[in-house]
Amino acid sequence: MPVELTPSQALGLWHTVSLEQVRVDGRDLTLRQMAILLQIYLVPPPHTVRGLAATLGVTKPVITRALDSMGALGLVDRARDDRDRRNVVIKRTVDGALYLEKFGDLIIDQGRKQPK
Amino acid sequence: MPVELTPSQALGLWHTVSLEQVRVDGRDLTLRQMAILLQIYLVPPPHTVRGLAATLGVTKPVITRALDSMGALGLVDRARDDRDRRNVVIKRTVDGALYLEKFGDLIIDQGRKQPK
DNA sequence: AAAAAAAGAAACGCTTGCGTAACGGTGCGC
DNA sequence: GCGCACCGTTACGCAAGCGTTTCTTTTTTT
Repeated sequence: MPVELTPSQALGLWHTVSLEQVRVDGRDLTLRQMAILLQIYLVPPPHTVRGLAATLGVTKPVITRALDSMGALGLVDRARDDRDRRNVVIKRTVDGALYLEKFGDLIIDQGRKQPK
Repeated sequence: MPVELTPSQALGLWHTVSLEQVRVDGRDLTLRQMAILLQIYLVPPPHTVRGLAATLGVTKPVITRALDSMGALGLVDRARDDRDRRNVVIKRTVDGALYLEKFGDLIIDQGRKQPK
């Protein structure tokens, strides 16, 4: 069952969620970082730097840096792949899952507030 | 009629929209800039720097700079208020309206693709 | 008319992200 | 074993955003 939105609802939802996120969350992830984070948590592992770069359509250093930043925030973790030690597998964290859970609740709440 | 979303749909929607936006749009507005832009276009005017700063919970220079950046992109415009020449009224532009219209379509499209 | 207040912009130093290019560690074909 | 391709990271110079403070202009207050 898809999500059916009117233009007004679509932009209104984005508006109120963004607004609330700006007001409440000091972390202020960039759109790219948010896309990476969601990719890691919503798509089945394993995730690699190269894979994320391809999916996002960006260069590898962009991924490395985003992982640095989000790692410092405790939202993701990294570990060498033992089967191929060139690879790095990106791992989820409890804090990251909590962060996204809270964010999902925010979206749901703001969705309920959208008028027809 | 509100928008009812499951947790999976909420995050999934944000995921696919962010992903597509990263892939397609080179402009890469920050979350704050996006919140400001949506505020300007979705809430009845007039909009002032001070008002936006209060709404977003940020300082005035943040708004000024965001307006500089988005003004350079043609997404918003500024004009002195003739009734109180200390104020600057933020004005919408055709390009800005088009930009948000496209963005709204993206949200709607991705919403349709969300599984139950 | 003089002083205080208000709005927005500009200046300052700092932090963070970017793209490109170069770099070490690892795996694989010969 | 040796060279070569691959993966992720680091280095470099640069652009953009931030918070704080200061400034200019305009309005309001007394």
